[in-house]
Amino acid sequence: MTEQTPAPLRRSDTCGALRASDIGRTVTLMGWSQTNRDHGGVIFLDLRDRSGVVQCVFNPLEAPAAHEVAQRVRSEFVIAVHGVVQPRPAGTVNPRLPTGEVEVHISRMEVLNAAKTPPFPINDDNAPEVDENLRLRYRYLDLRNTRMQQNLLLRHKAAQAARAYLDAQEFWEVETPLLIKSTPEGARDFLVPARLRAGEFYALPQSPQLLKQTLMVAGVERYYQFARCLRDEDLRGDRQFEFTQIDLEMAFVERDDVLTVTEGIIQAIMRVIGVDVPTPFLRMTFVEAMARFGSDKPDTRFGLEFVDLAGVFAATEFKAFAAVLAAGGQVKGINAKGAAGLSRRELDDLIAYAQSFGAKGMAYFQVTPEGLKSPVTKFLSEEERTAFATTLGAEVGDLLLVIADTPHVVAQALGRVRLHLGEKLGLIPENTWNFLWVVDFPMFAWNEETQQIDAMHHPFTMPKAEDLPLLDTDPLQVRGDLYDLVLNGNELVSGSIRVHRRDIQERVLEIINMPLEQVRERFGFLVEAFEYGAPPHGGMAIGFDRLIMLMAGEKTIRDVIAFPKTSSGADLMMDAPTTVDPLQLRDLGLQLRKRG
RNA sequence: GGACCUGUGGUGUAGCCAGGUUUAACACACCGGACUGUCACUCCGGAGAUCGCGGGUUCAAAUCCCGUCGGGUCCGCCA
Repeated sequence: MTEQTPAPLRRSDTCGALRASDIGRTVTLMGWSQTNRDHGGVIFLDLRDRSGVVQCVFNPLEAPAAHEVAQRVRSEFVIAVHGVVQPRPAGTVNPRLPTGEVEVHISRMEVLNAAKTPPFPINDDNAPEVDENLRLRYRYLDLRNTRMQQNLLLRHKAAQAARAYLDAQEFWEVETPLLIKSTPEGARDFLVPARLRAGEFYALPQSPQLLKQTLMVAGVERYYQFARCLRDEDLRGDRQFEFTQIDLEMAFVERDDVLTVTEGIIQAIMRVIGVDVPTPFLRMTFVEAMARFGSDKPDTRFGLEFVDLAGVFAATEFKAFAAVLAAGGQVKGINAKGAAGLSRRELDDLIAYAQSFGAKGMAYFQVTPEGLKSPVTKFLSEEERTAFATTLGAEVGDLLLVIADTPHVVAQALGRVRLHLGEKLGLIPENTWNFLWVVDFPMFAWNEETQQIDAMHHPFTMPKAEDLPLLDTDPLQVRGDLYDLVLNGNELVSGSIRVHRRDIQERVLEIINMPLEQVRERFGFLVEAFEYGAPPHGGMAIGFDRLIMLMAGEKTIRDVIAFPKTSSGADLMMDAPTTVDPLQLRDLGLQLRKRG
């Protein structure tokens, strides 16, 4: 051959960046062929890379060789093109495309790699939604989709923003091990057999909690980490086995120092999507959140707040209410403004919904021009009806819902009914970012199952100073120096100030009935570390996947994780988990047995 | 562990509840042909599914029943 091989093409530009200002430039682009419109003569090919799409034009008269190649190009072929950016002829500008004012007239083209026909359309806005199994099986194709690429980009930008902020605040990013020690409390651990010590196991961290506290003793003072956390619990739309937290701990601080830093991080991250959230965030105590919304993570984007009706029905003859109040329970209601028109069927569904959360029943009252309409009105006196309607601010057209039960059931059932109605009645505004600190959680909770007191957060939480005397008299009343950050009803952040005083720590462990030996066995290293000069410290962790999910407007964290698992814990692309070679098991000193 | 929903060509659906005129329909994608300005290109033609799997009922099953597997949502669980 005497013919000279032309110099290989080298990428000069990205597709999505080309604008009218580039007209006249000769460019070389590389990417994936998205659509190929062959008009017999001229061929239009939409070329896509991660920056966007640009229209390439192949004219058989201008460049017959390139046109010849373009005829054979199919969806998702990887190609390189070389040509001149030109203005589109009048009337053919595409305003829906950022690059729609220009097109590239191709003089030379190469197929870098052919592709099989994809099992689903990659970037067709008009195509119906693709089955998620299929997307997960071919995740590398799914991730080519603009939406998914935007999610990955957003996640990257958010991580960068957080890191920049934390660096400016003089935090050190420190990595902690993935193979650590198993601790039975909390979530179920993922276990890893220790080959060098048959019969023993490592655990994958549920969070770096103990290690970051140790780093405080080590004098790191300000630590953070994008920490992978692993919990072997059932998955949900917002829960994967493995997830990412922005984990942080600070020495020589009080609660408000941690809250302020957290607000700064969140603010920096939210700016990535152009949202400037005002700080400081609103704060609400746990007690108030439970009283007003029946939840420790209230969605404050809409009303339907709880109203306590104990006073109204203090002397009622209505047995269902009277009995509950006599037993120390609560009667609480919400006013669903303008919802009196719900059908009988809808009301029944609502009651069934409340019952699925433990309520024995739910009374409803439609406010009509003739007064309250309800199956139970007849059990209430005239005065009670008036006081009830007034207390709830009832107006004609409203629907009043009342649950009488234990405080726990009222909160749970009425709280869920509130959320359900908020959605059903369209009360939830879009593009609203209600960040809310919920503070002063109880330190302990009564565990019905074990009939003893448990730590609500973890046993290294500091009780609030003013509640210290209660440790000896009424531990269940003790509030911890605990805080959660809630965004639109989602728990995003959880943290606490930790105990650094030995006397308090011992008392706390005593209350949750954890004998010293057990403490030594499980967290001995931390307890020991604390004996060598632990600074006062506290911290928190941000649920990064959830935050990105909410920022991206996605319904599941699977859509902001590159390679997520299905809700039954399977990786459909890799086909994990699988059985392993018996030799691997033998190395680990493990033997499988039938599940009994 | 429990409840509910779901599975039909490569993809998304219809058909299922009232079993048989269905040779399982439609759209997109795919393959071939035509077409020089489209961008959901258009037009013509073609190929492609024994209906998740197994069993049962019936003269006859995508359709009814039982079991099973995969997927989703929720409850339990997630300090």
